[in-house]
Amino acid sequence: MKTMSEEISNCNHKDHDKNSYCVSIVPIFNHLDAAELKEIVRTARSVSYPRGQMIYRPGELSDGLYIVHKGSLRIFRESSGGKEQLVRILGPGEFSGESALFNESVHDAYAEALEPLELCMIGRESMQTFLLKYPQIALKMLAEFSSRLATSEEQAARIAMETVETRVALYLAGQVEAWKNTCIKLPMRRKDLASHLGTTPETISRKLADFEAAGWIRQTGQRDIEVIDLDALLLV
Amino acid sequence: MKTMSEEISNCNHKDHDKNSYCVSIVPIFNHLDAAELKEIVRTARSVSYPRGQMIYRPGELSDGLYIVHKGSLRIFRESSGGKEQLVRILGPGEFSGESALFNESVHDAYAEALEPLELCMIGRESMQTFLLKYPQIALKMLAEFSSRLATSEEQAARIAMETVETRVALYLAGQVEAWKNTCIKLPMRRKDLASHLGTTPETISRKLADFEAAGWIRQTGQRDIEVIDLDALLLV
DNA sequence: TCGAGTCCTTGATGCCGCTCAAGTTTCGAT
DNA sequence: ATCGAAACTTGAGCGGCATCAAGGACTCGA
Repeated sequence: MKTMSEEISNCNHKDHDKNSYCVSIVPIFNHLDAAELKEIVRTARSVSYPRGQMIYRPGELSDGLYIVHKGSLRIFRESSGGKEQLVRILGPGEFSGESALFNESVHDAYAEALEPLELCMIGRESMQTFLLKYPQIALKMLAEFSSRLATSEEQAARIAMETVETRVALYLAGQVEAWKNTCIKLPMRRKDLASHLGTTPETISRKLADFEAAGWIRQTGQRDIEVIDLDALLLV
Repeated sequence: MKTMSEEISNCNHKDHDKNSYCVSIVPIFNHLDAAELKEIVRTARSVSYPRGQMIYRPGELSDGLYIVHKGSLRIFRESSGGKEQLVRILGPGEFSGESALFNESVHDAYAEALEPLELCMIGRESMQTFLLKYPQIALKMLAEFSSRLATSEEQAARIAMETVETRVALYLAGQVEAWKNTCIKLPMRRKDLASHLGTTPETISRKLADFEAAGWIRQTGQRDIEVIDLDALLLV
C-alpha cells in the first residue's frame, strides 16, 4: 500500500498502535471493511483546534461532516438576549455538522472546542457519494438521527413540563445510567449544565445542595457525585 | 395491470381523479417513477381512524412508518405529572413512527387523530428494504430528519431561554411565514398551542390580549389573527 | 509551587407565569 | 336550529426561580 503517506497527509489520525483510522471508531462507519474505510479516509481532512476555539458559528457555510477524533467540543445555541443553551457535547467518534449537509448549507449553532481537539472532516460531496454507494451508512445515520431526535424532543418536553428540581434529578439518573455506576462525574461545568437544563448555575447548586441535605446524593468533588438513593431522587 | 384491485385492497388511497398514490404526495418518495411507486404502494396498508382515536401510545410496539393521507394527527408526550406537550401536528404527506423504525421498536409518544384520518402504513422490513434498494429515499429521509432535528433543538432552546411573551411572538412570526400572509389561522386550540410553547392556555390568552392592546395584532376569530406590526412583535 | 482567573456557593429580593375559579363564547352533534 | 360540552377569557393570589451580589474554592499555566 503505497498510500500510507498519502493517508497521513490527508488524515493523520491513523492510530499506529491500534491500527485503526479515525473514522473506524465512528459507529456509522464501523461496519465497513478495510478497503472501504480507506476509501473514506482518503477523502477526509484532519484539523486541529486549541481549547476554546470556535469550529463554526451560526450563519457560516458548511464544509461537511465533522468527526471528533480526540478531545471534545460543545454545540450550543444563542438566544436573542445573548443567553446560550448547550445542545450537546461531542466526544471521540461522534459527529456534527449534519444539519448543513442535507438542508441549508449554513450552520445554525456554535461549535467550540472544550479541550485540544482533533477533527476529521468529510466534504459534503464525498459524504453524499458514500451515502449513495454504501446505503448501510445512510441507514446507520438514520438510526443516529432518529435517536438524536428522540433525545431532543424529550429534552424539550422536560424543559417545558417538569420543574427544575425534576430536571436535575432526571439528569443525574441519566448519568448514573451512562456511567453504569452510582458514582458519576459531571461532564461539564455548572454553567453549561444549567444552560443544558434550561436554568441557572445558582439554581443547580441549590438543588444539588437540597438533594445532599435530603441524603440522596453526596458531592465528593465539584463534578463528582455519588448517588445514594436513586429511587427517592426520581420521586421528586 | 391486473394489480389495480390488489392495490386498492392493500392501499385504497389511489386518488382516481389525480391518478396519484397516497405515497406519491410524500416528499421522501416523490422522486420515484411510477413503477417504483407502485412497488411501494403494494406493500402499504391503509388504515382509518375516527376523530380522537389514538394511533399509538408510548411503549407500544412499532408497526412501521405511518404516512398521513387525509386528515391530521397530533404527536404529544406526557410528563410524569400528567401534563402533555405537543411535539408536532402532521398533515397530508407527512410521516411519523420513525423513532421506532431504526432504534428501539417501541413508540415514545402518543399519536392521536385530530379529524377523521386515513393513513398508509409501510412495514418495518419493507421500509428497510426500500431504503437499501433506493438510497435516494434514505437521503431524502436524512434531510427530513435533519430538518426536524434543527426544529426540535431550536424549540428546546426557545423554551429554555426565551420568555413566554417572546415565544408567542416568535410563533406568530413563524405562522406569518408559513401562511405567506399577515392573516393567519392557528392550526390548533389554545391548550395544544400552550403545551407546544411550554406554557398554559391562560397565559396564551393574556399575551394575545396584550399584543392586541398594543396594536400589533387583531384577533378576528378564535383562531384567526391578523398581524399588523410584525417588527414590533419581534422586538418584544 | 504559587497566584490569578474562573468557577462555585449561599443569601436576599422581586417578578413572571402557574393555579384555581367563574363567567362567556364557540363548536359540533343531533 | 338547538342544546350541551368543550374551549376561551379574565381576575386574584402566590410560589418557584431568575437576578444581583459577595465571599470562597478550585484549576491551570507559568
